[in-house]
Amino acid sequence: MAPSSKKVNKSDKTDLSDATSRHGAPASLATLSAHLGLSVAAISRVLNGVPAAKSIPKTTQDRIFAAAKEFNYRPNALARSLRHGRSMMVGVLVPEVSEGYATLVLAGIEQGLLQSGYIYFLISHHHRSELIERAQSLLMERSVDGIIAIDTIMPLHSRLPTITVSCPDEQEGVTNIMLNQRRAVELALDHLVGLGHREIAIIKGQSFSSDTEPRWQAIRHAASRAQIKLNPKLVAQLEGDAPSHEPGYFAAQRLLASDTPFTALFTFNDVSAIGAIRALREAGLRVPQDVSVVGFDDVQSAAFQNPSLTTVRQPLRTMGMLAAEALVRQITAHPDHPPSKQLVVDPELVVRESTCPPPAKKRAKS
Amino acid sequence: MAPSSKKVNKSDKTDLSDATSRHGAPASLATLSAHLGLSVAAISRVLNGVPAAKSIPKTTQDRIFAAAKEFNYRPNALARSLRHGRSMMVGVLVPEVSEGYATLVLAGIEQGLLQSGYIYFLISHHHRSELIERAQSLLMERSVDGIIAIDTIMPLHSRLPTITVSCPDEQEGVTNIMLNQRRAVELALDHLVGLGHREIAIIKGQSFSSDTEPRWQAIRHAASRAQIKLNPKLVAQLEGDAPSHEPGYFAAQRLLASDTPFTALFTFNDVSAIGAIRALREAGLRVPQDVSVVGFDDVQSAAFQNPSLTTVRQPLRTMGMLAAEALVRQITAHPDHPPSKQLVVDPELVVRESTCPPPAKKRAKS
DNA sequence: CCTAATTGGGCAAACGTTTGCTCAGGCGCT
DNA sequence: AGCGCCTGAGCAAACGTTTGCCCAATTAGG
Repeated sequence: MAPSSKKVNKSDKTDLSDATSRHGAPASLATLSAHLGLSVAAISRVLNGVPAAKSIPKTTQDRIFAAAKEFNYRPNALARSLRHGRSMMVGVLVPEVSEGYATLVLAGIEQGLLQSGYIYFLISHHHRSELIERAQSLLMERSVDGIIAIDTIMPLHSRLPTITVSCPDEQEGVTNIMLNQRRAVELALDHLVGLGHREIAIIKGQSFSSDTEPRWQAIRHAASRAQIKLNPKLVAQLEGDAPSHEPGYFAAQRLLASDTPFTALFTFNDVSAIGAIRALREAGLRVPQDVSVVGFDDVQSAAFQNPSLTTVRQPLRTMGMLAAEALVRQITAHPDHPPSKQLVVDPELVVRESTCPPPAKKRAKS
Repeated sequence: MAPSSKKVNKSDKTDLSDATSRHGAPASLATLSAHLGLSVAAISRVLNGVPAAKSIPKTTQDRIFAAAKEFNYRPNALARSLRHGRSMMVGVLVPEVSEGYATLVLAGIEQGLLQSGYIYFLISHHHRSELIERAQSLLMERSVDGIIAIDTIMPLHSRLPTITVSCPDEQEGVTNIMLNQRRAVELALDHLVGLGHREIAIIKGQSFSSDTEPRWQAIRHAASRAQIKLNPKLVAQLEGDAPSHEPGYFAAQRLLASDTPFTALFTFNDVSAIGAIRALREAGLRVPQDVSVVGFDDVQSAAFQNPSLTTVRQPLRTMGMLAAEALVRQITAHPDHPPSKQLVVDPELVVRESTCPPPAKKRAKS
């Protein structure tokens, strides 16, 4: 088609369609069988290199490999899965696909899964339990070998190998990847207290988020340990399932409306911290001079905020990788072998610009 | 384990394992066949409600439905796909899973696909062509019905239905969802010029990003139309494939190092704009008083930056939905029916705090 | 020379569905 | 009475692999 004089630098893409058999359909073992005059069984054995193929002479094997290459033979994973009872597919459940938290975990999961030869379906459910249930059914029908659920409370209890990330909901045979919340909260509060803060406001997570309760327990524990008492008027909760900065913005506005002074704010996550900072600034408060803010997660943009965000880092990517590895282990393990219930990872405090000692007048007042 | 006096509100989860047949394996048509004394064929027909099932009396149908419910029968999608030649699965290729741009498109894709009964594999490739190629093979082996590629240059030319988002690479039979780049750039530049800016710096996209070239062409066109000349010293390019704010940060530093004054900066995307703003601030420049910054995309955090970001909004979610719909259409269409080559969507300028008229002294100087 | 092992593969079942074809009995119509 | 049609299904092939079992021919060993 193209004039042969022209150098073919533009369209040097491999054309898969030519490499397959001429009638469009991809080559199957039967195609090769017809071409080689061998049975599909022999071809399958050779291509898979099973021990039984040892009795087949080298020359025949070479012919088979050559034909496979010529016809661009790709084993049909559907058929293979059906026969083999293992699909090498897993399902990943996330609340939202567009949120900072889940996507970082996802990156780790992907890395861990792909290197073990697995491929994954992604489904988001917006924390709606009927969608979670539908997703679980969908995945089971698709014969996935396992499920990883991030920040998801699962209504169905399937016997599929399952790993959860940040879901302290104890379930039979489910391994949960968790952050050490106690330690995480201590890092944040000790930092603020060490700077001299006493009037600390808290923004709790949404009720549907599985980290919310344990985090809150940890906060109460750490506060009493540090001899800080939490003023109920200085505790707000994120509301609404929008995966955006708005819930934090509105929560901070509610805190301000309570007319109770505070010099520091500890938020449920970085995204809400960013929203909260905007609300503070709109109220004429400077961060950190008037109010210090500590976030949670250390999402990518945290370091690039203005001011950059002091935050408790979760090793999200690592957690994803751990989840993937644990799942693969659970899939390939003996069914009776009991999986570990928890894998706990440690947080890290990242001090940036959004925290400093409280203003002098406030401290004098208290 | 739990005292029975306690109300069982905690663990009222449906237990799928009990509902399946007692020997663990999920129920198949054969299971129902054995239980009902009917052939698998009859059961399949009734459950699928095919026309041929009309001849089967209501009472038998009811027995079948009852048994299906009792055994919690779920058709095996693998087997169905194998037989039917359509898997109801598609593959989605993205550069990174943790980036603002792709995830928003992904949200739209998911919505569009799920409502048509499709489920998708997600694979990221970090713009590395050997990974893209591997992903394409992987997906073809898995018998996906089609592929959606976001900001991805595909080395293989498969005959699978394919939709690209922001890949102006014209390929046979591939539909591309595109932003009207000319219009987008005009919106940004006209805004800056209207404010009085003349010395405008540009941060181009990475060379591997498929939007980079068309955007640059559009910028040159719009600049000449607006009688602005672009100083080559005020053009930097994003470098490095890190999906973070850093490339923008470093690009802005290079612009500053060129020692050529500018009063406005138009960046390739919001993420790099945020990085660039940090570099400007570190250099002692105020945004927008000293330098106005216009981003691109309008990712979720753009409105919550400090200052909030003036940016060109791409309707990313819509583009994802369009991609999904176009793919489904192409999958179900007659093979000879030629798909449309392009679907163009329109940008929108969102003016926020990061732009204002240039400083007086600068204007006096020019 | 007889037996046994090795070589070189083939047959067919199985995974779980879907679907074209067949078929027996009953009923209505002419 | 004969014909055709409707009812109510069943049989079996097909999708593409994998794998347990079988078998014929050759070779090795005794």
